[in-house]
This record gives sequence, C-alpha cells and structure tokens, in this order.
Amino acid sequence: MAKSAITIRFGKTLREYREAKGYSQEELAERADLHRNYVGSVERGERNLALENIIKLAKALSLPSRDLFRGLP
Amino acid sequence: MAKSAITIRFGKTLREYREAKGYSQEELAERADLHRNYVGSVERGERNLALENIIKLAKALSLPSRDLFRGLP
DNA sequence: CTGTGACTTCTAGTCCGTT
DNA sequence: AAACGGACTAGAAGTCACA
Repeated sequence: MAKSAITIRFGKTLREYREAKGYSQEELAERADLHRNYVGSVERGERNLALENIIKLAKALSLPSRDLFRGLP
Repeated sequence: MAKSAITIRFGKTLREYREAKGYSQEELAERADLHRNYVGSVERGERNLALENIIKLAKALSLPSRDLFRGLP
C-alpha cells in the first residue's frame, strides 16, 4: 500500500470526477480497461499509479488528464 | 524500455521546461531527488513514470504538475 | 457496488560503468 | 553534459476471494 498525501489527493479528485459522471467504479474500470479493484484502490489513495494509467482514466472520464492534477503541487 | 506516444510526449514536455529553466539533467535530477540516468530516460520517453515522481519533477521545475500534461489526452 | 488483504508478475527506479 | 548497457532491488500492475 503506497498511501501518501499525493496519492490520496489524486484519488479524491478521481472519485469526484467519476461520481460527477455518474459512473460506478466498475463502469469506469471497464471503460479504462483496468480492473475494478485496482480503480478502487487508486481512489482510496493506495496506489502510486503510473502515467499510462493516469491517461487511461482521464480518457475514460472524457477529461483532459491535466484536470486530475487539480490540488496537486 | 516502455516507449509509447504518451511517454514520448511527456518526455518532450519535461525537456522543454527543463531547458527553459536552464538546468542540466543532472541539476534537475538532484533537485528532484532522482537519479541522473533516470531523468534522462524519462525525457527520452522510455519510462512510464509514476505519480509521485511526476510531482517531484514538477516541484523541481517550480511548475504546477498540470503543466507537464500539456499535449496529452 | 465497494473495501480489503494477499498474492504473483512485471517494471519502475538505482547504480555501476563506458561512449 | 548527455546517451546507453547490465544488473540489481523496490514497488507498480493486475487479479482473486470474501466481507
């Protein structure tokens, strides 16, 4: 578990956008071609996820990836 | 070597910002507390780097991390 | 539908050296 | 100063059963 202020902040932002779009974790995971549990653990700030998956998630939410960095240094 | 359109685009942006600040790869690496060779391979688009290191690099360049996502989906 | 612990596989990331 | 190779260790990726 790689929790940190940064992964937690990122996870919260991701969750906000997902809920704003009305997706379940499962739906988002499917759209991003990632595993349901993986998306869940990202939202909980437990994963220090890498660039490609950040882009996948942004695409799945129809967002520019920059938007997921709101609130981060 | 994990080259992809995304890692290449990210690497180019990073290089542009680094050069604009007048840092060498070595200086940037030191400021970001990362290895010199690692920063080089990121700039060449060979690394699918993770969130924490994206933030470290942004901080080292005195940039908001969002700026490193210019040109990415 | 989501959270959690545990697990295996794969790669991120470090460090030596040379070009 | 930067690119590149080999070898290594830490940690990300991805999946499962069950709560």
